[in-house]
Amino acid sequence: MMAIDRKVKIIEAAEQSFASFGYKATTMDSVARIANVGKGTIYTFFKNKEELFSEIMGQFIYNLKKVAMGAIHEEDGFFNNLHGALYRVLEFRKEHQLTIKLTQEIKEAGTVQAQEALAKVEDAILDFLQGFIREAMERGEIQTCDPKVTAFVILKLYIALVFDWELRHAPLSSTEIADLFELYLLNGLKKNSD
Amino acid sequence: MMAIDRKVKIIEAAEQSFASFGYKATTMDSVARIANVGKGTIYTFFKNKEELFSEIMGQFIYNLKKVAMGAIHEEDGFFNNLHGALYRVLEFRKEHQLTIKLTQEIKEAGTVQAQEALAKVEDAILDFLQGFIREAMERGEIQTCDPKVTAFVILKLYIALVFDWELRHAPLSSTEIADLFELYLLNGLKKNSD
DNA sequence: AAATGACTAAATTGGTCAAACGGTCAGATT
DNA sequence: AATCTGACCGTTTGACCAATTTAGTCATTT
Repeated sequence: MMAIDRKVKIIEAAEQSFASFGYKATTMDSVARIANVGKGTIYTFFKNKEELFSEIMGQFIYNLKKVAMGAIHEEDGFFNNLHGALYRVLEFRKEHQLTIKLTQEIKEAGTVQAQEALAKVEDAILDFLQGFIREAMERGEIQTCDPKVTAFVILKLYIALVFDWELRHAPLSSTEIADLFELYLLNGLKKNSD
Repeated sequence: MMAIDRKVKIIEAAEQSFASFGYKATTMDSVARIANVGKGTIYTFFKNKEELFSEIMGQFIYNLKKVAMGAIHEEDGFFNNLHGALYRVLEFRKEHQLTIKLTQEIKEAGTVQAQEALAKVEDAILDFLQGFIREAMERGEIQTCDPKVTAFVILKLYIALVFDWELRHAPLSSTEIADLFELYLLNGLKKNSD
């Protein structure tokens, strides 16, 4: 009873602290203080700081998957679902400080734990995409292709259009991104024989 | 006479040093030593270290453009030329230590001058691509599209397939990259109505 | 039995100072 | 006289160390 309540409090405190200050700047002392528990209590639930962080990242990835799943509607086609799911996933990452802070920390301090954590997030997204592409292929909605490479290419292209483009130009709206995505990846640049 | 010879020697020494050690670790003393001139002599040709670096990068970009131009053959179509030119450009970057060392330096030390230099290289490539795309569009070889965004997308996709993919998977061969590029960007994933 | 916080070894920080740096210029070299 | 040079100058850098902070433990309290 009390034990579970404490664990939840610790997780909530860690979540808040990692999202606000990143991995390195989050201290076990401060997590204990925010959670209103003794520091030793944290170590009854988590082996060490890395495992506590791992728990928070695991929850984040779980929620990310839920968001992606929630954006998919059977009645919509491959492309609309793909765009919808990807856009929500990237929006979710934007809305929640956690990954933004970790990206910042990697740039500023090169924290290895933050790098590994974001790599896992990317892997989860790639994994989700891969399954989605395989299904579409089996339903005959898209051409035969290697789902792994395709997932990789789609994600890279999406990140390029959403984040990288923004670095040096005016941001593209959701509709613009969808249109560009449709043009480049779905229809292709080739002039249709007409 | 002698003056020009000295300038050439300085440029050669700087080229070698920037490519071997990066921007920060290249000292004006060592450039003078390698070039066999007094340090003061460098400052009769270049205002400061940044301008010397700028000269080297300018030459590099000039050679990059020449390589790209040389890969284009009127008789080939848009796609073959695009792939050929891009592949040679990226190969050229791989062969010459300069940009590799600068990329490394950005990651390890975050040197601003190296960042700006590589941004200029990317801009030069984008500029070249943009013109190439505009021509193909005017000849009716590809669909109407914004050449700027298209150049950006093509470069990002290429870098993703050539470099990023290699970070976590077995490298793709030139033919594989060409095939993937053709599939994703030229034909699109959409199943052709047949 | 569960929770705690004082404790310890290890890591990180901030301050210091000698060494190294970019850039100059009076004098040497041609 | 024109060109080239390296000793020199003020500034920046990074190795070093003491002081602080941190992750993780465990004897004690609740």
